[in-house]
Amino acid sequence: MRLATWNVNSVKARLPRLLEWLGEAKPDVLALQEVKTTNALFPAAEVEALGYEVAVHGEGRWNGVALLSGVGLEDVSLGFPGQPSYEGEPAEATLLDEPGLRKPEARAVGATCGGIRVWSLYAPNGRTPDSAHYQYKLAWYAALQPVLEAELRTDPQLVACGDFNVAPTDADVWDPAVFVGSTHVTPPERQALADLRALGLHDIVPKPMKGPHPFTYWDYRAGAFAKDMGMRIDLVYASQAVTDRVAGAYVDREARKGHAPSDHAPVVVDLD
DNA sequence: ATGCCTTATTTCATAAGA
Repeated sequence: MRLATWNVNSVKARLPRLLEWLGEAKPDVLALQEVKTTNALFPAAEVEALGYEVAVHGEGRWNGVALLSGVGLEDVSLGFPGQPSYEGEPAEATLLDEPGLRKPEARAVGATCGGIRVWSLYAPNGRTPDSAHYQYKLAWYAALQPVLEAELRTDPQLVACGDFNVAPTDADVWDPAVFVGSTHVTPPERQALADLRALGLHDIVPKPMKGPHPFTYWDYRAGAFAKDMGMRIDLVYASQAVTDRVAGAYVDREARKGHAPSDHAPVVVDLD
């Protein structure tokens, strides 16, 4: 069984690349992040034509996650209980549930696929450590933790994967000195990941296809990909039972090359 | 060995990404 996660940075802009990649890599389950479209406008028919069932939790302009599965798709959860809403500056009316209360953002979708409980996650960016967005990021992780803790009791086969927007260690950024004072590397963010691992989830570190670093993200700007100025922020956290089945894992950096790529590369995990 | 930002929408400007 092949499982993969990929932040596609707009599923509509990436549709030719996505369909091409599905045909080549042939994952059984693919978790997508930043689909950046609504459920209604998600290109479900194109994906279904390749033999996948689709669960989408989208919103209009930003965020949005999805699961594609060729091995069944059951008990779909759009979001999770207790997920926080961003509580920063006032939002425009379209983002509000009611005056002053923002809608929860579409950052999580879960489903049971081929006997594995799978979550496609897109953690908030956090922007800067002194911002309300950063507090929101930590609150989001704090709310996610008990949900996964509860599911692990009933679903020993569990994978939480996606764009975690945290580099677990200094080795997971191209130059730690550049990130001093920035999000993605702060102790509270790394503690949030450690709290997930304390539940019994294991970081399935993929092999890089080239070079020493299994980075999964490279900025579009300044030739960052060509210089391998990347970060490992797309993670696969697997329960012990799934970890015991891992036969291999790699970052498909080929998907970051060429015409109109996402700024993230897929992480692929093969299970016995 | 790779291409010097890209995406969506409230579009010819702005917000967001990390």
